[in-house]
Parts: sequence; structure tokens; C-alpha cells
Amino acid sequence: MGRRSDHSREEIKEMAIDAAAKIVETEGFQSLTARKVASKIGYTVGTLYHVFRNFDDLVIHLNARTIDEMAALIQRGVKRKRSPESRIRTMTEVYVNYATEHPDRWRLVFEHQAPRGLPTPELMKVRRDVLFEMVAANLRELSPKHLEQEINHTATALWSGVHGICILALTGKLYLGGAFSMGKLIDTLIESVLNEFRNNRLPD
Amino acid sequence: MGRRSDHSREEIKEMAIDAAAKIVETEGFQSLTARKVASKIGYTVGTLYHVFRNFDDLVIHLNARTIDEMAALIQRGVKRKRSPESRIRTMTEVYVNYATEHPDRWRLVFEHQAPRGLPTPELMKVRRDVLFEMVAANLRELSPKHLEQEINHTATALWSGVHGICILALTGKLYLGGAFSMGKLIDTLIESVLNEFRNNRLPD
DNA sequence: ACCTGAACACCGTTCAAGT
DNA sequence: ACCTGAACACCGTTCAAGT
Repeated sequence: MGRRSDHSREEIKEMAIDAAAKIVETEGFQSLTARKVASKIGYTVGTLYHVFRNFDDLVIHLNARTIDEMAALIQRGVKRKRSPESRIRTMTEVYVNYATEHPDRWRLVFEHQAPRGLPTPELMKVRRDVLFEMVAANLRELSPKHLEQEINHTATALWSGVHGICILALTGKLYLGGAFSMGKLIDTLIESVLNEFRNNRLPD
Repeated sequence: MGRRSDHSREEIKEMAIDAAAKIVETEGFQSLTARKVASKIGYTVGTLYHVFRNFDDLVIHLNARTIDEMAALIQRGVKRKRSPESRIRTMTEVYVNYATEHPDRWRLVFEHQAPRGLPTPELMKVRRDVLFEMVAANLRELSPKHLEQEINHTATALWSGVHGICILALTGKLYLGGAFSMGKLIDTLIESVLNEFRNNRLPD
């Protein structure tokens, strides 16, 4: 047996990530297994281990694709917006929409953890920072007089906060004393942080 | 084999949760398995299934204990604080400290997911809302003139935001363009949301 | 009644053996 | 060189059989 060469290494890699994405979306990220991915692309498990270092490596590649898709959608959504504030609002809207429409792929990005000790590949670090940096860029445009450090600080606080609302809402862990919409909660957060940012033009 | 009765059902349950907590803290929540818990308390896997409905049920009980521990610490920390604002700040401090000191137990609370379809037990729902309600109570004291709905809305946005910073920091997914401290990021968030809250005493 | 031990259907991972 | 199939050491879960 062996030796088919129907597909190149790179093709198998793409097919595997495609298949993994489909499994996560239809069956949930808990159901993603190497054997399922392999059978879905017509190969054996062993073949996957020729193309990926291990199962976590496959997940990391899937997550990178997820972030790229999301970033592309955000870039598109932001393009036509003229003010920094409307761009930040659009960013969060697209982010929330993506998370709502692909909850399992989105959660996998944040809940996957490489085995203890193994460092996060550069591949992921770069992608993680893209969105933070977009927020920072818009804050900078909003108020060029702020210190760079303050801009990064505010961008981090704002985006992390949005993320928090997003993840608690998606996992059903949000306080439901009233019937809240994610959108309204996020609006409040953005409004608050941006106002605070504007009122502190002159750092101590 | 069979029939030892060294421990009551309830005792075995407590022992199992204790053992599970220890495993999660020392080896990480990914390493928690039913077989490990069983062997740690000197019983067989089968016995665990007499006491818990399944593995998820065990995790849910562990998570309930985690939340109870955290809530107790928060109650204690808040006791001596006189102003609503200082109480909210103390709440977040204790929350962050707990998450930092017990990262795996804390994460398990938020990342565990009962199998698709199975509803979250009332056991957890109640505990989840405790902290949100504490924040809301303090906001109410801060400004009794606000509508109840606004108070709940603000409490949810604020606490979710704090949670977001916490989880991204703990999982190493925070933007590190500058060297930020979790504490400072959370201060910014609280400051922003509270100011916005105070400035909107009269709803539209 | 209480607990065990073995079985079942799965995992991720490795690797000798085939073409 | 490429791929397979079987093996290994694990999972959660069930349940007949022992005391």
C-alpha cells in the first residue's frame, strides 16, 4: 500500500484545514478529531501526521485561517467608514457578527491551548495583534495628542472588554436580569471608554 | 470485590471533587480524567458513575465549588469597604487575584461546556448571577435614581469587560505593544464605565 | 447494596511494512 | 517517497458478576 501522490503535501494540508473547519462548524469544536478529518479527505490518520506535527498543529492552522477570515471581513467593513469612531464601532459589529455566526470556530481560537510548555507559534501572535492594532490606529487618529502608550492601553482595555461581552454572551453566561442585547452592551462600553479617552487628552 | 461501605455516597462525592480540584490545580484542567480522580480517592471508575451522572456532572460540581470559593473571598474583601465604588474595585481585585492564582480552575468554569443540547443546571445559573448582582447592587447604591434596567445593563457591561481583560491576560492573548498590567487595564474600564454611568443620571 | 473488573467504542500518536 | 494499517496507551461509559 502507500504511494498515491494524488495530492501534494500542500494540497493535503489545505484539504485537512477545510475539512476541520467544516467539522467544527457543523458538529462543534469538541467533535473535532484527527481521524474524522482524515476520513473526510480520504486519507488515513497517519497521513495527517506527515503534514502536521500533531493535532494541535492542525488546530493552530485552522485558527489562523479563522482569524484571517475575520480580519478580512473587518477590513472590508471598515473601508467605507470615514470617522475613527465609526470604524471602531464597525469593527466590533463585524467581530460580534462573525462570533455569532461561527461560534464554534470563534471559540476554538480562544479556548485552544497548546500543551503546557509549548510556546505559541509566531504565526498566531502576529494575527492576534492585528485587531488590537487596528483599534489603536483609530484611537491615534481620534486624538493624535495622546501618548503612544496611552493609546495602546486604551485600545487593549476597549477591545478586551468587547471580547468579554462577546464570549459571555455566546457561552450563555451573561447575567440576564434584564433582556440585554450584545450590541447595546458593547455600545455602552465603547461610549464609556471613548469618552474617558477624549476627556483625558492631557496625561499627568 | 464489591461492598466496602468505607464511605457514604456523600463522602465519596466530596472526596472526588477535592481530588478533581487538586488535579486541575497541579496538572491543568486538560489533564482531568475520571480514572485519575477515581484512583486518587482509592476507588474504581465505576464507582464515580454511581455518584455522578457522568464526567460533566463531576466537572459541574467542581465548578460550583470554585465559584463558591471565589464568591466567599469577594464577600470577605468587600465587607470593610464603605463606598460602592471601592466595593466594586475590591470585587475586581479579588476576582483577578483568584483567577491569577488558580488559572486552571478559573478557566474550567468558563470553558467547560456540557454536551450539546443538555441544559445548564440551575445549580450553575444561580452562581453565575451572584457576582453580576453584587455589581448591580453597588451601582444602585451609587445612584438610586437610575432605572433598574439601566443598572443591570451597566453592571453586565462592566463585569463582562473585566472578565474579558482577565481571560485574555490569563491565556496570554493580550496585545503587548506596551507592557500593561491587568490592574491598570481594569482601572481604566471601571473608571470609564462609572463616569459614563454617573453622567447619565437622567435617562432619555 | 455496594463496588469491581472487564468490555466497548472511541481518542492522539507512532512506525514498520508495503508499493 | 508516500501512504497504510496495526499497535500502543490512553479516554468516557456501561454493566454483569462478585461479596
